[in-house]
Amino acid sequence: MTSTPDDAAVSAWVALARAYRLAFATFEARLKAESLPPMAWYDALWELEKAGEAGLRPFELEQAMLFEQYNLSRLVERLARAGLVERCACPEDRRGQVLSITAEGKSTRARMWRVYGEALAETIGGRLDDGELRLLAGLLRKLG
Amino acid sequence: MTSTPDDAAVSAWVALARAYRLAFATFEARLKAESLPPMAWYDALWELEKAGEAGLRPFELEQAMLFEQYNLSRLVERLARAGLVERCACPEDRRGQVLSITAEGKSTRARMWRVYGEALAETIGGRLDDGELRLLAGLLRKLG
DNA sequence: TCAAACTGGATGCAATTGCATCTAATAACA
DNA sequence: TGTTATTAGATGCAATTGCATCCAGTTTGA
Repeated sequence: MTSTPDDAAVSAWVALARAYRLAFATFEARLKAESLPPMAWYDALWELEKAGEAGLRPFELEQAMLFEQYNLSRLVERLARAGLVERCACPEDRRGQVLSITAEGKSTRARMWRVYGEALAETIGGRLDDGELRLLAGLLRKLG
Repeated sequence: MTSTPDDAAVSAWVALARAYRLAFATFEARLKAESLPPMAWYDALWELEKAGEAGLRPFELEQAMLFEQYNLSRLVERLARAGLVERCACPEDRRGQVLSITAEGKSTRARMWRVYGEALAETIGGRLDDGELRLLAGLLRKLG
């Protein structure tokens, strides 16, 4: 059973894609089952919550989330319409804005986390031990 | 720096999602740059090519690809319209059909692989050595 | 200091996805 | 055998995404 290094890369990619899609689909399904917003909302809210008072510029959020500009623009609009995020004119650059999470946004994120975090613990934490998880994370970060 | 097992699971998931999205976006971009169809087409064509003469039922392809039924139905329609896949009435079940890849489908898949495979070797194979790739694949398969 | 180039963000339109539901055929079972 | 439940696959409609392009403000540099 001699296999080229390339085979190893392909196998790793296939396993990566499968694991990601499976986990992602699970998380989305659990959130929907609880009538909660989708994962993308969570990611945006979490980045904004981490950013704190200072907030984030849309283009910063875009990079953090690996989102296309136009998709981020629309996501933010939905979040704002839902009252979870506030858009303020940016003092330093009149083209831009500063985004910050509202109190309602924080509470929605917290509610989502109860469901998402539990699913994550099951789907990921439940299948690998602590050492394996660290090893996995380390290897994956080399792909960034 | 004490961190709970949960933190390890979260970090692993974050790294997993990031690595997947980055690689996937790269592959899609490369294919598009060469005016080739998207990744989903590749996956479907490859599954059908592996299945050989016997072909696959749509629901089998659906499971293999982790696709929603309605999305698969439409993907197959596009592939058929593009002449890459053939749909034949299924002899054993008159509700169903059997899908098989055409000669043109095979050649399209091959052309895609030149681009996709190269990007994969760079993005994945180029960043981890053989042992790491095997280790990574093994860990990821435990998440399935 | 003014035009050209660039950056931040929005948007019209086409393609794709998600959801619910539908049709046709098979399986189950009273 | 005559329902009733399931399964395979398609589809109408609404929401989302991708693409191209636009507008407005900023930077560059002749």
